[in-house]
Amino acid sequence: MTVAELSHDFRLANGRLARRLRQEKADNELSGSQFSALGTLFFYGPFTLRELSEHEKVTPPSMNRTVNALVQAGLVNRTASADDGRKVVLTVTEIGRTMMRDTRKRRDAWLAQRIVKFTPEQRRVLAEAIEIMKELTDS
Amino acid sequence: MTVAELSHDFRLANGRLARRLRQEKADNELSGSQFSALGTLFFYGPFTLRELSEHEKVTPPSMNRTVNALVQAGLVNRTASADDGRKVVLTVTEIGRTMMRDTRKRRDAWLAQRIVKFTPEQRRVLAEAIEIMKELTDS
DNA sequence: CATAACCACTTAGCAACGCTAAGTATTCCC
DNA sequence: GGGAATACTTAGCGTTGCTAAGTGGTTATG
Repeated sequence: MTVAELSHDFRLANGRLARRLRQEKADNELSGSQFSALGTLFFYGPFTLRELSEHEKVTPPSMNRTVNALVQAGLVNRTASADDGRKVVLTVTEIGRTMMRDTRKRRDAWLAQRIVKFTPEQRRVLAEAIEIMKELTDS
Repeated sequence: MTVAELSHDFRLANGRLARRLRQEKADNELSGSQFSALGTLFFYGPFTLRELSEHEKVTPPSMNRTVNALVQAGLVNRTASADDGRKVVLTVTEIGRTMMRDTRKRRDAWLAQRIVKFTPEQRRVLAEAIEIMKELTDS
């Protein structure tokens, strides 16, 4: 398989999988972007808006809108930065933490159900692929 | 790494990579969905609307709108099925074929530039990951 | 220290794309 | 022939990308 074919197939496979995963979202659940942002803040936060937008690979205005939804839902706090009045610091609220913990299992269940049936070798491949994907994302 | 962590990380990596790839799209190029649909028809077509929508993991109305854009751009032909008047058959036009061939290299260039620098082992992982992703997508 | 340049966030408005619900045309089946 | 099922289309909504432009805080400079 050539690099060109690999690139092409990988890009399309990634896109289709994203659409497939979207199909599994329950109606009352957070959207993919919202859940991703909340997860980033939960595991690696707190962040300023710009920092979060760079993590999530969207522009600050796009990030701002997603954050607005999370703040309105009471899952995230937006507080002014102490040392720089221009910045805002985003932290996950207690409700947000609870929501994150409760939702994760259910939310990842569709994938987990399938991954648990994989061979150890397949799981190893997947784990390494995640690292490659992160590397690509941050390059 | 547990299955739960693997699932979670993989889902988020998939979403973020999709956003990262979107950032690389040039203004005059086909969108990700359009390019994916055109590619499916090019390599595996012709298909009816429903068949294509199942391939692309979207609903028929969503697919229809994307196909409309491709038809309007002259890249795809929508013709009535001979054996069943309800169905339409979607085929790639000659312009569409040329466009596909010309665009592919440029479009996949961003990924290919990076993949070409990978070790053979990393490329092997990627190729296997693609198979796993397809399996997940179709399950 | 006044002012310009810069930076961070926000607001406003556009386009792409998912979806569901409902409409039309065709085919299938009794 | 007539009702149910199927395939596509239309209409309309919500989310999520984007760019351009506005607001206010900080930094650098004469």
